[in-house]
This record gives sequence, C-alpha cells and structure tokens, in this order.
Amino acid sequence: MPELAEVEFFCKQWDLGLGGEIGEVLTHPAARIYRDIPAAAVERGLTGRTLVGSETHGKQMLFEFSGGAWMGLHLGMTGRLYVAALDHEEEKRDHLILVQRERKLIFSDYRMFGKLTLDITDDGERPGWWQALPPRTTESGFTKSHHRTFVKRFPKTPLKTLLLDQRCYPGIGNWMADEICWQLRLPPQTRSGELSDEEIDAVWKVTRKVSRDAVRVIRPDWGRLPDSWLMNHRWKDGGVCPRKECRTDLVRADLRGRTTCWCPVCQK
DNA sequence: GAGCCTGTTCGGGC
DNA sequence: GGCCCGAACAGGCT
Repeated sequence: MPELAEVEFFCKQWDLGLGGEIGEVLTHPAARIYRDIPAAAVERGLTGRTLVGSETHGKQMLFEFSGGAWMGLHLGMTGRLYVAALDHEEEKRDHLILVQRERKLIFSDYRMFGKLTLDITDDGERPGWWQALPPRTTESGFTKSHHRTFVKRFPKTPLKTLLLDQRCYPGIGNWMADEICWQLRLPPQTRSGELSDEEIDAVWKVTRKVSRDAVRVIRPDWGRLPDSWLMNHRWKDGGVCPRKECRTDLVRADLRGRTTCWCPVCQK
C-alpha cells in the first residue's frame, strides 16, 4: 500500500505520542520484521525512552527516541501505523506496540514485508544509512542534472521500471510510476535511452509535481486524489482514460513483474 | 480454491 | 563484474 505520501500519513499518526515515554514494548518475536534485529533487542532498546521526533524519506520512516536511539521503519506492502487507547485489544498482526501512559503506538503488517532497524548513536547524529539516502523527489536536492545523470545510466530500462528505482526516486511506487507516465503521455515501456533531453526534463518535472500533489492531498487525512488523475481509474475493470477528449479503455498488463496501467491512445 | 498484489531482495543466466 | 529478470517472501481478499 504505502508510497511516499501514504508513508507521511502513517508517520503522522504517531505524532500524538511525541513527548511520551515508552513504558513497555510489546512484540511478536517470531514476526519477520525482527529478522534483522531480535525483538528482545528492540524491547530492551526502547523501553524507558521518550519518543522525541519522526520524519520520512520516501518509503522510509525514522523515529527518534531520547538518548540517541533511532528506529527505522519500512512498511513493505501492507504495513500501517495507528494509535489506540490503552484498552485496545491487540490484533493478530500488531507486531510492535509501544505503550505510553495514555495510548498505544502500533505497527501492524499482515504480509510482513516491512522492515525495522534500531541504531543507538552516541553523537546524536542520524544513522549513516539514513544520511546516505538520495534526495527526496519533493525537495530542491532532486535536481534536473542529478536526474538526467541517473536516467542516462540505464538506457535499456523501461521508463516505468526506472521510476520504481528507489536510488533516484525514493518513495515512488507502482501507482505513482503509472501516474507519472500517464501525465507525461509516454508509454510506460519507453526505453530510457529513447527519451529526448526535453522528455527527460519533463519526467523530472512531473515526478516532482505528482510527488508534491500526492503529499498535499494524502498526508493530512488520506484525501482522495483528483479524478482527473489516472490513479482513481486504474484498478477497476472497465476503467477509462480520465481525459475528457479521450475516454479510451485503459490497458492493464505486466511490465517487468509489476501490474502496469496505461492509456493506449494518450501514451504513444 | 486459485490468482492477485501500491515492495524489496536474492540468485541464476548471459 | 554488470545488468536483467523471475522467484520468493506471506496472507488477506476477490
């Protein structure tokens, strides 16, 4: 489910817990998210600390706790964060629960593709892996030239596939990649090497726009994206291109292992 | 019951 | 080694 805007939405859910001490940490030790760090280490590492900050970067989240503890969280396909009252009955897939005095902060992930990390740093700096993440697509560090250089490295890769590469497009997932191709009127199969310099710059521009618009709409309350976008039409059978002058039946097919949706008329 | 799937990683093949 | 690509991971939902 979560791409960059949804990740921001989920991250914000835990804001209620900012400034609150973690009295107890409940885990499911056998859950797959503890493959990199044992559940016991997470319990030991976070109990008694205070949640003091949170931020997102693409599909990654970072939670800061007092004393230089940093918890990284990736939601995988189906992860979500929510807040519940203390008397909330634990659900089957609630793999991590941070219990505060007035609430529970819960990470739930039924398919368990999520990932959790914990770093304790002495100097108060963010962990190295976080600092090494590429520029966000919503920010000024995501420059035209940075983008152009990356595109030219992979001339044979289809545009849609390229847009899923987190090394350049952190946070872009399947629906956003299709949306970007559709707004560009370019077939998702277009090889990167076939793009003109003008088209490469257009990819950069639309990527920024789709990223920023998605965050603006989804982050506050999981709002609905405009019906003028492809997004609201791509899932159901019988979906048609939302362009007024087009209305052609959308095509859905596999591209490099991912379901891809496009308009056969607008995108050629 | 089979197939689907908004993500990432791993390993085989070239 | 680099690149490509399919399989695997897992389970709720249609």
